Amino acid sequence: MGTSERKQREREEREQLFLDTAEQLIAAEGFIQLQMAKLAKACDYATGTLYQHFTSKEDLLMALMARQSALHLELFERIEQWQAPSRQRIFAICVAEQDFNRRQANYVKLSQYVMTEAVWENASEARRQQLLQCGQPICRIVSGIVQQAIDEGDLDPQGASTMELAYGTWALCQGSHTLDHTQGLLEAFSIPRGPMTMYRNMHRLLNGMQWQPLLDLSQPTVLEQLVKQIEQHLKIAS
Amino acid sequence: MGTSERKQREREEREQLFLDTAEQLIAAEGFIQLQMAKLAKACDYATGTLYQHFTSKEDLLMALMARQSALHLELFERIEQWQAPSRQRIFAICVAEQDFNRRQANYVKLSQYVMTEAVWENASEARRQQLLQCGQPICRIVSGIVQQAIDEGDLDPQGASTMELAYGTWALCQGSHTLDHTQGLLEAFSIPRGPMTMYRNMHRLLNGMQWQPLLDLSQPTVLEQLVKQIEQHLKIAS
DNA sequence: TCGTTTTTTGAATCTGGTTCAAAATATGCC
DNA sequence: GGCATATTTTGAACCAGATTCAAAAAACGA
Repeated sequence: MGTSERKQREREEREQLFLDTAEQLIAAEGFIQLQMAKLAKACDYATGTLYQHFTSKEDLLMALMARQSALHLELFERIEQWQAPSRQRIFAICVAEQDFNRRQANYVKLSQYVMTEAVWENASEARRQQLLQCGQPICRIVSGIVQQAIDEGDLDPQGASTMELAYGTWALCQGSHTLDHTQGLLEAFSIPRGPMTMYRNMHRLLNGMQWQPLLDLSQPTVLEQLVKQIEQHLKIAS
Repeated sequence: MGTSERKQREREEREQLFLDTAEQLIAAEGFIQLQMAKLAKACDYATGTLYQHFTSKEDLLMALMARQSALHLELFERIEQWQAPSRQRIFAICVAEQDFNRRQANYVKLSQYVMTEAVWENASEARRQQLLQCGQPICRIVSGIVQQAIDEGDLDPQGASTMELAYGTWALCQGSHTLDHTQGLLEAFSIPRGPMTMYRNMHRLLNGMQWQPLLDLSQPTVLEQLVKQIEQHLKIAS
């Protein structure tokens, strides 16, 4: 019946209100400061109502993550559509990642936190599934690019599965973000901050996979050009 | 005077008692369950006494991490002494890492948690410094190996700094652990669990750096032999 | 031995997440 | 509309557990 449809929609709207507001509060004072009661009040609802949407604070944080990753996905989908040599496309993923993380620094911190056992275990099973689901399309796109490379003869898997190669690039991205994000780490070891370090290492990895065309890192401008080109395509104002 | 020396030593012993007991409790029921009052009681001290050693629960967790990384370091130091081609040595770091993490699964989870902003910010400044200090020697060893490779002509940095190359391997290790450790992720994307995926990607990265001698991944046995050899050297009963 | 300083104690405090009985609202029926 | 029933919302009470701090105990020094 029509009534219950409207109710459903209203419920959905309220959930978005909660999430929007939570995002604002987090942006303003960090996610550690987020308080359930404060959030509810800021939305003009009682605390209990908040708990009809989220089984716990952790569950809320995970919901926030899941929503954010939709944005994340959007970026990836743009790359999926892009007609370009496979090696440019896989690298575009890294550039997009990097840019996304730079803009959404809070998101990185949040995802780091959410993936923690302490948090993960405290969210509802449904939410965990939802979050894993969010990863699926991203995974599909990345391994799609790897597959394209193999099909077009740019990449000889040498017995490795598509996923294994995708995993490599993913791990390098992931690890770089973690290191970049660890308080004081780069400074302590005097590694220059910025994406280029990661970009170069990514190309070393891709070169090591024999992913054609190989990129010559001894010519810094080649990489710089490539990055510029990709940023342009992604319409990133770096 | 002599008295205060003894006092100092007793204080130190008590701190170790707290840490040892905390480790046991964590091993038994996970670090989420760790409660300050429970821990104090288990050591036959009052809660307040615990707080004379650690400014907060987070501070305690970080102290635990710092102590663990001494073990971690030990492993690395063994590799530092090892007379072998640079490429074997850098790879040995990964194998050691991997093995260490397999054995000390709790430690990985803990370090993931501790590096989180929410936790990091809640520990004392001194503790944070201490933890960063722990990273120093590891960093020194890794970049030492990179340097050796360059000096011996196994590796042409092509303008990259020693640290940049070390960062690459580190990030790949780090990222692999994070992915491996994320609940349900490997399963969701049907990537086989186990260290070999990471090992192969590490060699792709090293090959991409043109780190000699290159390793031929199309011959699975070559890598297997190498791993076996290194495990033997590290006296790891895999 | 006694006054002073340091250390230890653990009950009280405080914070903030979570619950749930009561109140409010919506729904369906005549 | 008016009424009985079901659903939703409310927010004060509850609770867990980290942290504090005034009082008690112990150590020290003369």
